[in-house]
Amino acid sequence: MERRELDPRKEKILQVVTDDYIESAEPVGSRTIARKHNLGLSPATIRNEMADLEESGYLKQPHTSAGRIPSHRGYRYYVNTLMEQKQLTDDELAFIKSEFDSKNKPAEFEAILQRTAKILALITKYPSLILTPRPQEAYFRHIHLVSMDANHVLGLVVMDTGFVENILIETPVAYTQDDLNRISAFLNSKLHGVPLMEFGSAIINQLKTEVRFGEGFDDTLQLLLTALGKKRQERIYVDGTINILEQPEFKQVEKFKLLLSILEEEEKLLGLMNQALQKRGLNIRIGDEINDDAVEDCSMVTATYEVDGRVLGAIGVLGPTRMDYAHVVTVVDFVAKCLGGFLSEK
Amino acid sequence: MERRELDPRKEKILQVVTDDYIESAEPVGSRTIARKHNLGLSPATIRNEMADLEESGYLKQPHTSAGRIPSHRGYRYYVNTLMEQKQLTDDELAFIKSEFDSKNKPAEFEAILQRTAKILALITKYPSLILTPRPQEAYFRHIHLVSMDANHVLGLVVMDTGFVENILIETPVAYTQDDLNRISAFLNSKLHGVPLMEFGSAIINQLKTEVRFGEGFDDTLQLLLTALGKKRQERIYVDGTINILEQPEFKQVEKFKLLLSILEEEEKLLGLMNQALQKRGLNIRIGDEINDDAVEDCSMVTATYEVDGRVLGAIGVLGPTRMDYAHVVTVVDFVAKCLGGFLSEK
DNA sequence: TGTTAGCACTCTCAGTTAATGAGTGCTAAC
DNA sequence: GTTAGCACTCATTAACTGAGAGTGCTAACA
Repeated sequence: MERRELDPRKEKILQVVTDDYIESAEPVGSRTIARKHNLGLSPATIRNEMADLEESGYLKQPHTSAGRIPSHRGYRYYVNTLMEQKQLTDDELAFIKSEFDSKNKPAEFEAILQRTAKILALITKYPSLILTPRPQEAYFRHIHLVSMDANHVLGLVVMDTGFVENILIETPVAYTQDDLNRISAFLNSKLHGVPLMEFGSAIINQLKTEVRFGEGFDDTLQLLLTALGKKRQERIYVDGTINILEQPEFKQVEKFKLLLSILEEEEKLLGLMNQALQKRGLNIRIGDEINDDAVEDCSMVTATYEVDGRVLGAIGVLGPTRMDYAHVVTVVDFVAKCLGGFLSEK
Repeated sequence: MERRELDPRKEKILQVVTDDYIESAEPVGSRTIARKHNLGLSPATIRNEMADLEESGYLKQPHTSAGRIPSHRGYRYYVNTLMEQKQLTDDELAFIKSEFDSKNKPAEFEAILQRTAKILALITKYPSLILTPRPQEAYFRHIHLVSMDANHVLGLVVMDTGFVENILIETPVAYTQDDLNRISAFLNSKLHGVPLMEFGSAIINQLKTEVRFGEGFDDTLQLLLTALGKKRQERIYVDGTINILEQPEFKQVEKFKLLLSILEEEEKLLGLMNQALQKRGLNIRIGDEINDDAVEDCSMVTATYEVDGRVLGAIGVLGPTRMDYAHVVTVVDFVAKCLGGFLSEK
């Protein structure tokens, strides 16, 4: 979108400043640029250009007599236009591939996601977040009711995504396992392929009219389906929190504390990651573009993961705005694809 | 055990030093003691006593010309003999009770434990740890096998603790749901009340000889039971990690990083909490008494939680050795009892 | 007109110094 | 056995310093 806003020389300087700052975490000055990169320009010229870039909002100065650092706008331009594609190293590639090798396949969804979080954190060196599939968007495939004791029934619901959900309910009346088998069979025939999102009173009322399994059945049905419909089993896996301590911007305890408190609050993280679902594929949010006041001077790189073309959840990393976007983008993108592929095999 | 090792005056001074240091995190000097507490002694006398206490290893000095702080031995003596029982405040009591009120009973085990972690962290202001019941020590109650597709079977295992375990296995042959029902019935009749710990080749071989459900059954059985037996579903819930930032001893980033890295590593935490199971009830470990080199200058206060007199798991907090033992002990003890009581109701 | 050299100025950072204050150990007197 | 007094130690803090990096501006240059 913001293409060719700047002339090539300004672009080059913005790029160099951003690259350098991402690497060093120090404001970069005109002299450094002139020395390190062979632009054929004197520091004075670079200074002039940088002054222009600052005026138009791409760079800023932490204080007079310090070098320049990119503003959010600068990062945005960098990410959109200037950033050079980075390849994964052979080691990284090999590592990721081996972790997603289908032969060591722990069939459990949770374990896979947790491991994905670890991989992502390990390679990017930033805290990583994995959003589980939203149960509301899954389709009902199968239910199995098991009698636990006089008035407890365990419902085992299998979604088309392979996710399995346990629901324990206290029934108003006692059921035999035979009763439950009949009820299960009934529900299976009626609900197959219904999105969990639609589990509400409408569907319950409809079912009620169709058949009755004796006294108290209505209530049981209600309990079961509302429990299932409401079940917020959407979760976030976090790993590599500790990585942010490596980032100089979090050396001040206060900054760090703020971020840690966010990373500990699942509610908040769900909000952050759900934003990632709004757009399919890769998503970069810089600074305020993350819609959350609590997260200051941070960026998120996320990507959705899909099975059979259907978006299930998202993975991503959270880091300072001074993030190694080129690297992170490549990694997040690739890992998301690997995860999707891995899940598809099931 | 270490009763009456010290004469009353020394005891009093050790107590005052410990109390003060726990409160202030500053080494406490003779003058402060003379001023704050009315011992009827001059600073000089107190100094002499403190010198004695240091010589016998109950106190130590961070450096010459600083006040004294308790050594591990000092803390131990304090905890065993000197510490005054602290009551929960009305607020705390009300809060805990309301959280464990059986009327808002989320039937799910995980949710309960996670909330317990939150409660504990909130009240103690230290990171809290909850160890889930060890599946190996549970008794098998019930299994339910569900056919997912041609060669995937979902096993639903219910333990006597109420814990439910999902196992997804890939079977070598295809089973109909009828097959699976027969197998389930067989297993249920044979395995009821068997501790999970005993699920090994012995039991499998025995079962194999008793009945055959066609080709490939042996392998299926093997897969199923080893998966169940091995399943390390023992987990740790952590909450309130951020609280350690309030402790001055973790102001140095390095110290903090070390502890955070431990709190992020579930493997390590399992080790720490499993130690707590070795002794029923309350357990205080100070410094090296925690059998782990990685945890430096920390203490743990843990308590097991029980249902029907059977130890299931443990809860606890991890903090600096300068921990408010009196308070923490009361809270941990009470919360563990509440948790046990709450679980018993199920 | 764009580029560059030069210069005065600003600001941070690391190191030094000195003052402060809390606390100790020791000795001698009570 | 207790205490007052005193010299000494050590950590912490504030103030000051110089070095270094960087800037903006001006004037000269191609």
